[in-house]
Amino acid sequence: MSKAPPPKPTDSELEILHVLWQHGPATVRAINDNLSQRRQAEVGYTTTLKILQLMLEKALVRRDDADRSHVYRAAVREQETQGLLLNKFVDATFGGSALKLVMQALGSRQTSADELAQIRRLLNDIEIQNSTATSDDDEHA
Amino acid sequence: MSKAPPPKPTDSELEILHVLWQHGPATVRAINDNLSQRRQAEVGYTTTLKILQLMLEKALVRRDDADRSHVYRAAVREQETQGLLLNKFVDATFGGSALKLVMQALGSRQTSADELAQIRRLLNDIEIQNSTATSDDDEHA
DNA sequence: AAGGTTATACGAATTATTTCGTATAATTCC
DNA sequence: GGAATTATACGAAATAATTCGTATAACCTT
Repeated sequence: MSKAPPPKPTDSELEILHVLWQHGPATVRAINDNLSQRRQAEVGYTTTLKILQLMLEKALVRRDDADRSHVYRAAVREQETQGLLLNKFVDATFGGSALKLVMQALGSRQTSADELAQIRRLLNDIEIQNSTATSDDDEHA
Repeated sequence: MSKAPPPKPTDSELEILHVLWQHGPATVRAINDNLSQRRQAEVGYTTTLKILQLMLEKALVRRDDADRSHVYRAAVREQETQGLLLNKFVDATFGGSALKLVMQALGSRQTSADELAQIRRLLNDIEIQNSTATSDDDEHA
């Protein structure tokens, strides 16, 4: 038996993770203040606390309870979490086709020339990787 | 007051919409069979029925109840619904940045050369549209 | 026409998420 | 030291989503 991977965060949990990813470890108070700012309405302090406690059980965050005010920090990485959520979303919404997703994302949203250029660069990188990988299947460490 | 737009479908509702988009109007029985196939376990008939009834209230589907076996059909378009879901997802997960989403989608998933080529074509199309649009802001009907 | 089959409607249990109130303990400030 | 403040823990309500059982009506088969 290995440790179960952390589950998919809910919307509220994801919002809190954004705060932690952006600001680093923080107290409930700090997180709650931050949350209240970026929302329309105030968030109850105990609401934030409760969600953090649930996130702790789910191993989405860790906490340092040495001091009276506990300090929480993200226990999952931003990229990995986004990747996990993206996979589920692509499966559920686009039948698993990342292509359809990208087409929809680029097609229906406004995309700046700068962003387009960045994507183009990424495409180049990927194709280079692909060509070097296919000519020699076996990559050492 | 105008008619409220249909709300964001839930996961189960989206699954049913996929069936309807793919196969066209169908009875509860047909939808349920289809659903049961693509899942691990069987789905209870009344479960599917119940969800369809809720979807009807939410105006996600319409139904023809002329015959004893009612026939349901999607009341929302595939592209629009995917776009709606995508917007929410991008906001919640990537802070509104479609670029980050695309980078993540292309970076972390396996993407075939064929798909990459299609995306490249799409980028070209978009840039052409952008250049013709920016030179003359005002587009007649 | 009677009995089996198939349909819809509806109520209700289950689970998850979000929210907050209240109790209680620790800390800080005169 | 005692009062006010600030912290955590915990219970529980409200809402939503999913699931299915049961009642009842319509239909078909013989």
